Amino acid sequence: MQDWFDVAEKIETRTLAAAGKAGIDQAAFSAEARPADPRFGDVQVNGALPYAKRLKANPREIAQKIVDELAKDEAVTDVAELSIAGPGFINFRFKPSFYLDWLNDFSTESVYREAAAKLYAGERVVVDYGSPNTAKQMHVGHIRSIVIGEAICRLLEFCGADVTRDNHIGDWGTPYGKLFYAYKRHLDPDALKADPLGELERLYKLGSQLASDDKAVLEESRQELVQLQDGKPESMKLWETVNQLSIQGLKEVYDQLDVTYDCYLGESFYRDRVDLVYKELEECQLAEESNGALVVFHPEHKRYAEQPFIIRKSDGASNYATTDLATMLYRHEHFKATRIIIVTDDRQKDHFEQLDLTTAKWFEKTGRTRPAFDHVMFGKINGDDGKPIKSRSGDPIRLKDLISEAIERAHTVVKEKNSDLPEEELQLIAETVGISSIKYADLSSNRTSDYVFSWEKLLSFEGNTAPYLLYAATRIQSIFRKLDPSDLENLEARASVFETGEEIALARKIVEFVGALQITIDTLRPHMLSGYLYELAGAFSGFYAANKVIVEDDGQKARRLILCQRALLALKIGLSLLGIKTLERM
RNA sequence: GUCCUCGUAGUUCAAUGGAUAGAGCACCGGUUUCCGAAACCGGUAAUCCGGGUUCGAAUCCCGGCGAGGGCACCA
Repeated sequence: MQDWFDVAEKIETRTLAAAGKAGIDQAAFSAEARPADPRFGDVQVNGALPYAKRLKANPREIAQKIVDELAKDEAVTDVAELSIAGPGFINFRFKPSFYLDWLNDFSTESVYREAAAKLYAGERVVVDYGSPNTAKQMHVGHIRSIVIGEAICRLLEFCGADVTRDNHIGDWGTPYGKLFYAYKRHLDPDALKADPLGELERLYKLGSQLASDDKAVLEESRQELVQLQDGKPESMKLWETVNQLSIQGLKEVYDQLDVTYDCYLGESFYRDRVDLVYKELEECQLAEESNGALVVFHPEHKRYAEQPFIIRKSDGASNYATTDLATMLYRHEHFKATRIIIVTDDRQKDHFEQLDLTTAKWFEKTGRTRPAFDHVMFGKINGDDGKPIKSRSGDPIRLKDLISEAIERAHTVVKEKNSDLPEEELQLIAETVGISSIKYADLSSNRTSDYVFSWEKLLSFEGNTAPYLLYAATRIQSIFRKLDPSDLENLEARASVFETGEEIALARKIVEFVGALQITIDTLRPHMLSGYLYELAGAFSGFYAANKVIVEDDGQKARRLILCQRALLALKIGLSLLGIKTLERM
């Protein structure tokens, strides 16, 4: 049974074998299995159609030959009914006993984990996400990278990859001159202690203001920057302080979002590694002088033949292309990454395409193995007016304010629905519901699209929302609270086979977890998993409304309890992969 | 100008080239002596336009129209 974890893969192997026995050229036949329309079956294979087309044969006859062979394969006939429909679709409909066997085998998180861990075993992935600037508060624009990046890390880890979470913070560069100028003259130590990022941000804004009002201040700020870039001990010490306070402030928000990084290797970390980039790219003859800058063109590319990748500015300074190249090298050499994933907004698409092209040529010419590279990009979060959301004052909404508001709103909603909860528990529930709702709103939208942010929608208990999923989980747990311990003994032995449409629909949906996981990780699109979880919760709710669980008939009760347990298991695993905690009650 | 990401019910979102395009909200109707009705069941309603490829197109290609974004030293 273990090899049925991924039912699509299993069916593909068996179908391909059957096709071979039926005299079909296996190389020309696609046995790709996909979820079928429930009216026709559970899994379908369409390969007979294109195959027949190429041979100018009748697709139904081809399908029939394959089905005739499959019908001799007990591994298949023991678990599924076969049929041919329409122009030549081969449909597999699993027997209710198959679902029961599957659910009995895949009954705990560790069994799921063990089965899934084969998918990416041996992969070493560095995921670069979050990446805010230091000395500034994070705002709503940072949330997608954090939330999507974290989900991708969890998914990859679950599938067996060795993941390094790297926060590539913007901790170096021109803003520091103005910040240091203001820091030395206008620091409020109490405010710094209470809210480091808030105070640093205030100082930076103040410094900018003063510098634009007064040329003397501007000049002093420049001197501050020069001293920092020259590595003057006093400047470096102040920089260290600012950096450390910044990371401390960032971590407060990451803690709330349940995100922990392995390292914070920001731009400053690479500042001594850029000279090697210039040197190697020039030696490889990839980089050339243009208008005083050092740039890379890609003559074979329709756009980057003309649009330069600037790796050294005409004033001799590095920019983010340089540090990103140095970062690619470091991740290859130090982390031995087989894959690098960078999660940023879609405006940086060109930059990362150029980075990837340049790295490919650079590594090839220097005999290095290039890690696979993915730029996981995402769209904007808009307000009701279709424009990027802003606070009433027109400034970006601070991330910590967004989180606080989510918790407050969740508190109100949960209290309204369940007034019996003690205040202390209510507060904890509100935190989980509020934060989950924000995260889930993001993860349930296709990342490449913009989406409209709506408090009403994301905190609703209806539709594809965190509260709906969390509610489904709490209802299941509520059933278990009502049972005697003896009700849960030897469930597998007591259970009778599924009968009702709702039972089978729910069982089928649970088994689909694997396919949902697969497509989510293949495409790095968490909304695929979220869509699945919504369907799973819906299948449970439909089952729950129509089939009483705690009934007299012991076989019926046992099989329904199995469904409840495994539905909860799949929900919990799926939500945790998205970075969302479940609740006992709400 | 050029390139990119998009364009799906009134609205907010789905749909790995597969069968009758699927949900939430809104609107209309139904379900509770019974495990949490924060729920469930049913109904009305959509692929921007025009070509093409394909056995099969919301999806791929070409041309329009519309929105947002990138395109020489910000990241």
